[in-house]
Amino acid sequence: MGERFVNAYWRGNTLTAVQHDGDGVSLREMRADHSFFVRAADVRAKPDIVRQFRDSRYCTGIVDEGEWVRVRWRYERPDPNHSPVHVRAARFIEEQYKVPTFEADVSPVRRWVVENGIEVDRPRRCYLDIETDSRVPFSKKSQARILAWVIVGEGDGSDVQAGVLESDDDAAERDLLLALWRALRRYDQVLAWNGDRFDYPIILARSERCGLKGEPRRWLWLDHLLLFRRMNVSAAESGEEKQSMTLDAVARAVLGTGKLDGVTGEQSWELWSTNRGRLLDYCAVDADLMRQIEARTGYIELLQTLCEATHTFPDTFGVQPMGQVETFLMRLGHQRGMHFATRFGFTGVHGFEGAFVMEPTSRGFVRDAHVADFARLYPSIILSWNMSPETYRPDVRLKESDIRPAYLSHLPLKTFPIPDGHCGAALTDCVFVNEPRGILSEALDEMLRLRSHWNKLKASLPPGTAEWKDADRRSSAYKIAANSFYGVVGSPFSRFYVREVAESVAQCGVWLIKETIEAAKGRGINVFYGDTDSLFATGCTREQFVEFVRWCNAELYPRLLKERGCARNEVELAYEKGFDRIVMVTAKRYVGRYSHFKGTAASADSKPEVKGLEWKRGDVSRLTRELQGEVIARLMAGTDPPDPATFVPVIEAWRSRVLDGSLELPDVLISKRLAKPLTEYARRVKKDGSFAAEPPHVRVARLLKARGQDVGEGVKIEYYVVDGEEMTVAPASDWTGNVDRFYVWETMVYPPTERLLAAAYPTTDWRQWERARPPKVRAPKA
DNA sequence: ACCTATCTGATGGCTG
DNA sequence: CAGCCATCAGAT
Repeated sequence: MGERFVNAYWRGNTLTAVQHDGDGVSLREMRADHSFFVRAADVRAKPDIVRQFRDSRYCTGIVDEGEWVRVRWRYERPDPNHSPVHVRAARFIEEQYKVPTFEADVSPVRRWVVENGIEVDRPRRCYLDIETDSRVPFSKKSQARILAWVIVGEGDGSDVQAGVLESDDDAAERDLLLALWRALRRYDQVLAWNGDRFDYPIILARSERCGLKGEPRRWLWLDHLLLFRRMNVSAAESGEEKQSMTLDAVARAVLGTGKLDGVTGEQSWELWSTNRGRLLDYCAVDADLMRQIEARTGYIELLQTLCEATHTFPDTFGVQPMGQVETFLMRLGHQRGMHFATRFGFTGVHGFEGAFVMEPTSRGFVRDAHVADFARLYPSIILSWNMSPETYRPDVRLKESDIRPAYLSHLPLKTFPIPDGHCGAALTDCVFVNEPRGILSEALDEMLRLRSHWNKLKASLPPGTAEWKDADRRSSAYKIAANSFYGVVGSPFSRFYVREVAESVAQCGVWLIKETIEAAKGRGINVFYGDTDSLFATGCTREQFVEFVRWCNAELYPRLLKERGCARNEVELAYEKGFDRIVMVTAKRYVGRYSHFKGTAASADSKPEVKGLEWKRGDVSRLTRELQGEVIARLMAGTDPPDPATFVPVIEAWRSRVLDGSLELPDVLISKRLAKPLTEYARRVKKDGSFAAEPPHVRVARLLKARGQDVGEGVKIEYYVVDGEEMTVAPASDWTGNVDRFYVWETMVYPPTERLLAAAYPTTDWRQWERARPPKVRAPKA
C-alpha cells in the first residue's frame, strides 16, 4: 500500500501533492513526470530513434526498463494550439519510424498515482453556497459582486461559517473573499449545487479581480448537482423527481422540505440592502440542504468509495467513469509491466451492434409471468472469453473474409476451427487467447473479489450500523465500477477502446439470450419478451421455471461455452422475479405486479414495476404522469384485472378537467434538457430556402438567452404550449394561464394513457376520447 | 467524453 | 387535409 493523499495537481514540470497535516494540509512538490515509452526491441532495431531523443533539447533522460525504454521530457508547450513537445515527439517517432509509442498523453498526476501505488485519502468535506448581486444577469455572472457566503461542514450541521458584504465596494468584497478562503482552509473538498457553472467560476473570477493570489487547485471542487443527477437517474422512482434539478426541487423530493419560504435568489440584492440577516439565513439554508441531501442519499460517500477503489481523486472530474476505469487498469498494467498505446486525439466513431431486444408477442394482460436474467452479464462474458484489448487476435479468423471478387460470391465462405488455447466470440467470430489472463478480466476478477469480500463482511455485521453501511457502500461501489468497464471499452474516447472487443461482449450476450429463449421454447415455455439479459415467460409452473434455470446453468451454458473454446464459465442465469399480472405496451415499456421477487412473495403494498412509461419520465407534464399513474394503479389493483368500462368515467373526468377545469403551471409544464450548447443546434433550411422551425425547447432557450438567463449545455428548459393557431411555446416564467388546452389533452396528457389502455384492452376503441379541438371553420368561398 | 436499442414528439415533404 | 415517411432530439 502506498501513501495516502487528498489531492494532486500539476503545472509545467511541477507536481504538487496534497496531504493531511494536523488541521490543515501540507503540500509536497515534486518533478512532474512527462514520459512516454517505446519497446526496447524497436529501439534496438532502429538506433536512429535514440539519436533523435538525444538531439532534442527537451528530452531529459532515456531509461532502460527491461522490455521498455522510458523517455523523459521537460514539459514545454510553446504554442497553445498544439500538443506539448513530448506528445509531438511521440507522434514524430510513430510517423517517421513506424514505431509505436506508449502513454505519451498520460497526465503526470495519473502517472504518479499509478506508479507509486498512491491511495486516495478521505477529504474533509464542506458544503458551500454564495449569493451574488441579483441585478446582474447570469450571462454576466462574473461581473456580479458576491454578497454573502456560507460554509457548512460535515456532521450534524453545527459547523457553520458565514460572511456578508459590509459595503458595496471592491475593498469590502476583497475582505469577504479573504475570509472565505480562510474559512475553506479547514476543508479539502467543496460541494456546491451547480458549482461548476456558478459558484466556483464566480469565486475564482472575483478573487482574481480583487488581486487575491492563491492556488485553488489544492481543493477538490465537486459539483453536487452533477453527482446527484448521475446517481439519481437509475435510482429515481417516478418522473416527478427528475423534472427539475434545482436545489429546491431536489430537496423537496428527497427531504420533503425546500428553501426558505417566500425568498428566491432573484431578491438577493434587495435583501442585502434591507435585511442582511435574512440573506444569510437564506444562504445558510441552501448550504445545509446539501448536507441533508447527502445524509439521506449517501451519493458523495459512494463516490468517495468508488474513488478510493479506483485511485481517483473525488472532484468533479472523478465522477466520470472513464477516468476511474483508466486509472484502475493502468495501475494493474503497471504491476504487470504493461503499457498502453498513446492516444493522440479523437480517432472517429465506429458504431457497433448492441444488445438484442425482442418485440413483445403478448397482447392484453399476461398472467403468471416468470422473469429470468443473467447475473452481471457483460462482466461474466469478459471473464469467460478472457476478452481484453491485448488478448484479442485480429490476425486469427474463423471465417474466410467476405471481401472477395464477385465471380467467387456463389461459393460458401470457408470456416476454420477455433485454434487450441483460444476461444471464439459468438456472432462476431473474434478470437481471444485463453492465457495469459487479459487485463480487463483480471480487473473484473479483482472488482468482483472485493465486492464479494465486502458482501460477506456486510452479512456478518448487524444491519443498519455504520460498519454495515460502509460494507454495503463498498460492495455497491465495486459493482458500479465493474459494470462501467464494458462501456469504457466501447467508448471511442477511451484509451482501451477496441471496437471489436466491445462488439464481441455485446454479441455474446445476444447469442446467450437467444440460445436461452430457444431452449425455453424447446421445453414448451412461452417466451413473450426479452431485453439484453432478461427473458419473460409463461406457460410453466414456478417449479418448472426453477428447473429450467438450473438446467441452463448446469448443462446448457457449460456446453455452449465449451464449444466456443472458453477455458472458464462465469455465465449464470437467475430466476429474478414473477409477475402475477403484466401489460406490455411496447419494447422497453411495461407495467407489472409482482408475485415474488427472488422468491420473496409480494405483499399488498408492493408497488408495481413500471418501465419506460411516461409516468417515469421527467420531461412530460404533471397531468400526463398523474393520469397514467392513476390508470396504472387501477390496472394493477384487485384480484382480477378490472373491466375496461371502469376507465371510461376516469377518462371523462380527466378530459373535462383539462378542457374546462383550472390548470396550474406545474400541471402543463414541459421540461427538456439542452443536450448540447445552443450554438450547436444547426438551423435546417426548408426547400423554399427559409429556415425550418427549431425544436420547441430550443426556441424557448434562444428567447431566454436574449434575456440573459443561463441556457448552457445540460440546462433544463421549462415551457408550455400557448393557445393559438400555430404551435407556439413560451417560457414557464411567462405563465399567464393562456395554455392550449386542446393541445394539452390531445397531445400531452391522453395519448400516453391511451396507448397503455390499448395495450391492456386491445379490442376496445380508446381513440374516441382523444379529439378535443373543434374542427376549423372553413373560410367562406369568395 | 461509459455502451446500444427503442420509443415518442416536432417538423417538413410528399401523396391522394 | 389526413396519412405516411424521414430526420432530429431527448429520455429511458
